[in-house]
Amino acid sequence: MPQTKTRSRPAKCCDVTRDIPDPVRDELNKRGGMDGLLARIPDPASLYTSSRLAQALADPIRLTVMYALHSQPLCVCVIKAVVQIADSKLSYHLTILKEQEFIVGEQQGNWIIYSITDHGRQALKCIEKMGV
Amino acid sequence: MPQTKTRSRPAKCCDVTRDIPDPVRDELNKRGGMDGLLARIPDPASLYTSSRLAQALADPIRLTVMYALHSQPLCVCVIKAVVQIADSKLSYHLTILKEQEFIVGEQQGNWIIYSITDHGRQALKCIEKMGV
DNA sequence: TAAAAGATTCAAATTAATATGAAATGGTAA
DNA sequence: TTACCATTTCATATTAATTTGAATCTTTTA
Repeated sequence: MPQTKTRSRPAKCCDVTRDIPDPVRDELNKRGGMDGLLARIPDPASLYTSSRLAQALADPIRLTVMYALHSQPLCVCVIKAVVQIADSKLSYHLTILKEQEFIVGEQQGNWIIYSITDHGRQALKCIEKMGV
Repeated sequence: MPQTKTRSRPAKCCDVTRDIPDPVRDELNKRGGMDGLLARIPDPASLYTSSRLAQALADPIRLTVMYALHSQPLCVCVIKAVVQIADSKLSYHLTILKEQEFIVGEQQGNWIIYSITDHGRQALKCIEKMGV
């Protein structure tokens, strides 16, 4: 739809079909317009899922735990000696890592021994690649 | 240091040199004990840095923006049409992505055109790998 | 140079994440 | 079965992240 030259006042930007910088509009049109753009964005559900994965990694204590378990499986008591925080606090963080299946815990007699999962290792690799 | 057989009462677990499950302690000793374990964990500063990278990705709106810019550079007005939120809210999220250098913005006349960085592309690749 | 559009900044309000300590659970062994 | 240890759960307090709306800033154009 061609743009009229005479318009009483400029259309608001969010209108999107006009009043956006030429290079942006041109490229957008080449690639299927807004519809094409939207189609290339994952659906809200998987974006949410991804955001939760990232959130679980977004804490230094949890990353410490991940690295410790990357070294070897450990009981909570040793993890606690590493991170030096209260039991309940550690348990909270372990739960978050468990929820995203970065780690798993297995009861062994009096202890629970946590291990990193393949998924967890991959997450750590990601973090490393992104790191400085 | 060998463990005495006769002790009045069990030592607390966090003592770490004893009262931890045998397989854990054995593996720990093989790999340099607590010192070895701690040495394999990145320093607090880089863990903090990593946690901030993850935090920046830990939001569906920000991931949406990342994917949109992965498709092509866009002015704020088009990004806004994609995510459908208030200007100031979008600006807040753009700032967070900028801070982690996942995106950059360049003023072009009346508009600011944002692009994803190589670092940003890598972050998205990571997220995808971790996804279901 | 004044108005208008695009975008950001700021302070305050809201919501979500984390921390804390007491109580509960599950396993083990006396 | 009783006591004990390792760990988790729960309710609550605290802190951090996000949202909101008004004000500001920048660039362009009339």
